[in-house]
Amino acid sequence: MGRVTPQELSLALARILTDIVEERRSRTEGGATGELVVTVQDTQVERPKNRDHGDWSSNAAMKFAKRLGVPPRELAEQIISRAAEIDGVARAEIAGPGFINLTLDVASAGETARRVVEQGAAYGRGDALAGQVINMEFVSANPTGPLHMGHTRWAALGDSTARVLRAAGAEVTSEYYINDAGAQMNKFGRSVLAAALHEPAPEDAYPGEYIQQLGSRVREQLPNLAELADQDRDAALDQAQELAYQLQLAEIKDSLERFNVHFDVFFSERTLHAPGEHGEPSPIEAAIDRLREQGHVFTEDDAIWVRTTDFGDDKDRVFTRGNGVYTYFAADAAYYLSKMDRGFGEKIYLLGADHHGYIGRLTAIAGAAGDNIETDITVLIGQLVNLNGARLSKRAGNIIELDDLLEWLGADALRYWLARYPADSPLALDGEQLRSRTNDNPVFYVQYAHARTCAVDRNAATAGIDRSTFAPGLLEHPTETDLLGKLQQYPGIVAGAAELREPHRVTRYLEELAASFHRWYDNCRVIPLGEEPVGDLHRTRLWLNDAAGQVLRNGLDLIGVTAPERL
RNA sequence: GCCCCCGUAGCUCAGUGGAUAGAGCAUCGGCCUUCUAAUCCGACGGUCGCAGGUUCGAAUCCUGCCGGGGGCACCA
Repeated sequence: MGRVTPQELSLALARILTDIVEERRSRTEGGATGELVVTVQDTQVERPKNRDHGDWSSNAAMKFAKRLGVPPRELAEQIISRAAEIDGVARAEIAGPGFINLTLDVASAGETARRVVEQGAAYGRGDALAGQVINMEFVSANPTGPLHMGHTRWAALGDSTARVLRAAGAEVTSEYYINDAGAQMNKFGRSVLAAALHEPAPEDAYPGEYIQQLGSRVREQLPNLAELADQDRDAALDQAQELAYQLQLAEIKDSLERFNVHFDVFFSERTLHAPGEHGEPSPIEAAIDRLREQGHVFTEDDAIWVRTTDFGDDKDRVFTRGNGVYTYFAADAAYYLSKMDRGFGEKIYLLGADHHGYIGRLTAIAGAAGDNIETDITVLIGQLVNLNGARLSKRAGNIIELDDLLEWLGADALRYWLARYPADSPLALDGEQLRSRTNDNPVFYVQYAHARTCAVDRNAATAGIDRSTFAPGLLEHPTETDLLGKLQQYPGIVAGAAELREPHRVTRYLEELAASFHRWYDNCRVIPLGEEPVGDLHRTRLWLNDAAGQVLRNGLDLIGVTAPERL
């Protein structure tokens, strides 16, 4: 019996097409087909929208017709005569301008249910990105205040993307860059110190009540602060600033934890400025030296420059200001080199649209450092989020805090909604919709489908239905064929989402899967009615129910959303 | 002025060059003594911003224009 997945169908079609190409080549002695190579990519099958077009469909004949010099329908004819022989394929037909439509035999399709159950949490995981060592940097918000709405989209998207990449076999380190050096930190320190000492806020102080709260905590934990400030203002500032920073960073980590967002590494900018233990140059100095050796650094107007224009940037950038202080960009460059030195191939940056001016210079640093700017660096730019109907936070100075959003909407609804759209698509949060427990709210729709699979499982146990038999040939109801097809698609969805760095594909898929499940549930009973005896069909359907629940769970996990057993 | 993103149903948005462009919401209408009706079924709804081009085939790729958003620091 065939266990036919879309991947296996693509492979089989690729073999058939290769044979046809070979045969033509030997007949025409090379010629036009000389360079022609068929890959699995060329023979991808897709799930047709229209059921009359079979279970799986390929446009390979149309793609290759011109290159082979054969009319598309004629080539399709040659392909289907052999495709009908693929184990598990019941019918192969030509349609329209040259589509190849394949219909699986019922039992082969039904085998999917058992395969999913057997593979469990591993179903859908693959090796499309095996061997890739990826650094994924996102959020990286200044530790001078709470996370707010501007950070939430990148937190959700970045974490989900990392999970999807891992599911496709990549080795991913997710990383948060802490801007804990520089003027913003000093401003933050002065703001908190003033609050702690009950002094009026400095003119350029950070707004928001959280500064006052930090000030109170600093005052409690540093009882001698006022005394110290009288004797040595700078020392007091240092202590207050450092403590406030640690408190704030801990708060940020807590918020991320509640949002189910995990970072492998929190990377401190300070470590880039610090010289070595025995007076070695700091990583920034070392980085500038390395780039100078590569011939990309020059001095002009008392400043050190890097010639990013050699790598497509629209202007050269400075590493030091006139006063000798390193720019933020110098640290960025050193940070990039650190990522290289730590063995990462592709470095992914997830930035807001307000940072799109950074693409040119980041890419240029990659090039200057000797990386391949096509493959070793990816800068994903996301559009900002609008919010309807939220209250602004007084605590954080009229911005909306992540913690408030979590309390208001819950982590699941927020994560799901933010992961549901491509990064470059504008997105609005609608509080009313996200709080609703109906079809308007896609996360509930999907979670409900999962809870239903659990309810069926519980009821089946009560009714004495076990998994002692599995008869896939019985899964022939149209809603069963449809649901099985959805389950077969899942590994391809994960691989595609990973390759394109688009986790929203998973959420869209989950909604389709949930819809297929709900329709099946409505049409096909697992638990017999009345006095009807339990049969193989009921037991086999229980496997299918399990399989649907498993894939819903696997998919929700990639988005970082829980899969409750009851709602 | 230059650069990036967006423009698809009344609304919010999917759509990796393929078949009659989809989903949810909204509106209207159906199905509950049966595994959870938080589900399901049906109807209504389109100049895919506009105009050219490439292609057997374009919402998708290219060019120009229109409209909306963002960015163009020896700031962090």
